[in-house]
Amino acid sequence: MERSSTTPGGSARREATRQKLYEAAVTLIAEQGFSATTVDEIAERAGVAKGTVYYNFASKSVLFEELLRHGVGLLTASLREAAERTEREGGSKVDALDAMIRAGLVFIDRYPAFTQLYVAELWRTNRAWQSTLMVVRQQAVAVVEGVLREGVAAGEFSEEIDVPLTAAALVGMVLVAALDWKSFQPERSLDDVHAALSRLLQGRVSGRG
Amino acid sequence: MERSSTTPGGSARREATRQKLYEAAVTLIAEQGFSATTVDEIAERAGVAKGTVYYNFASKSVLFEELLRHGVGLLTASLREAAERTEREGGSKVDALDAMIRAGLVFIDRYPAFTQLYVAELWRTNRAWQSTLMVVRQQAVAVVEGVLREGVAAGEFSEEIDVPLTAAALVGMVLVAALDWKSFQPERSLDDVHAALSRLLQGRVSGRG
DNA sequence: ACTTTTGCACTGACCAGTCAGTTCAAAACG
DNA sequence: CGTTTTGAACTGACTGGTCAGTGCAAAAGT
Repeated sequence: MERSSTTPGGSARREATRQKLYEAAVTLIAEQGFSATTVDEIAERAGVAKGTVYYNFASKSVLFEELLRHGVGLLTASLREAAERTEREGGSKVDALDAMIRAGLVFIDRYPAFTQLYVAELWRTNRAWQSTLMVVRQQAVAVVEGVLREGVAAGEFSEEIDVPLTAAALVGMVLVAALDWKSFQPERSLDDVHAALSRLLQGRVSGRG
Repeated sequence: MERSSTTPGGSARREATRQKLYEAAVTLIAEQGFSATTVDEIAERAGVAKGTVYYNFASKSVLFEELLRHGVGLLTASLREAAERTEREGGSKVDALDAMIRAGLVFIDRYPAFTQLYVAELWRTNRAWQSTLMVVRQQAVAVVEGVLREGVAAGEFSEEIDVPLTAAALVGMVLVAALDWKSFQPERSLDDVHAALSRLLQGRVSGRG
């Protein structure tokens, strides 16, 4: 019997197969795009028969949607964890933002292909998985917005900041800097990149500092 | 005789047709991606026969590559103009960055579809137009890097900033904030968005200011 | 026993690119 | 003038290939 998407009760074997398919799909789709990637390619790279893909996922699009949910789930959890850890350690809200920047970089360092694919799809319209994407995007951005709002409430940030826009800008800053890092100067260390972004966040660009 | 790509000596009629094809292609590809967009669709939206596409462009990929060059050319010119205008008016380097942020926003406001498509393709590997994209990207980023370097030389920016990374981060900030603006809160004014980004650039996030 | 995977042949839709033929404005001609 | 010719620009039916998705019997795994 065919089982639907978010099934925790899948056998270990089945879960392993799905994982292999995710990994194969993510790199191929990141490189080539969704439409240019064939199901045969995905199956081959995963070392699995084509029929297995269809035994595990209703269609190519569904495989992709679940991949999106899976990946953004990891990211959101990681961001939230960073914010909460800072909280526990008594850090300020700027510290929390900084910790989230690092968490974002670590994520992109670990899953560059997923990030790539996510960015490529995020602002598209008229696609099957559009609604999935919106939901999932909101989960991630909401974590950043939450910290900004708490910072404003605590008087640490100006009341005049535009929370959604600032959140988007921060996300963009990390996203683009990290993708450039991975694509064009992969030899740099994560700490280097983090330092540059930290500086920008804290307005330590101007001045001789 | 068939004429090649960057031909200034094209007839007015031909140039008009190519323009229509660019406009049709840019929105369709932004919405659906390159592979999911068919040449028939492009031709239909441009109000032209399929053969005409192939009379004007060697292939679907070539059409897309020239579209990329065309669009990034516009952006680069606009950024450079903003930087030079600030220079002439005796503004500081921060002013120049700010003017470029605005120029970027104006561009994205006018050509949201192009921006979308550009972002979706920028970090892909193994694609036909990869090299075109690199060249064209470098042109645009170089303008920002130039201003940053001049700012460092003039002692206005810290010598410790990482020019390429900071440039990428700034571009990302504008890109993502603007795409979010257009996609999710299109009713906001450009000035609003500009103000939020300006604030972030000048480190006026912290504090009650 | 039953779930999952395999292998592979098959179908039908879809699509990039081709090419023989049409259109028409402007040049050449009488 | 009016007529004929030229060729760039355009057209759209057609072709050859590709690919998502199916079907199913046998094997492997738990």
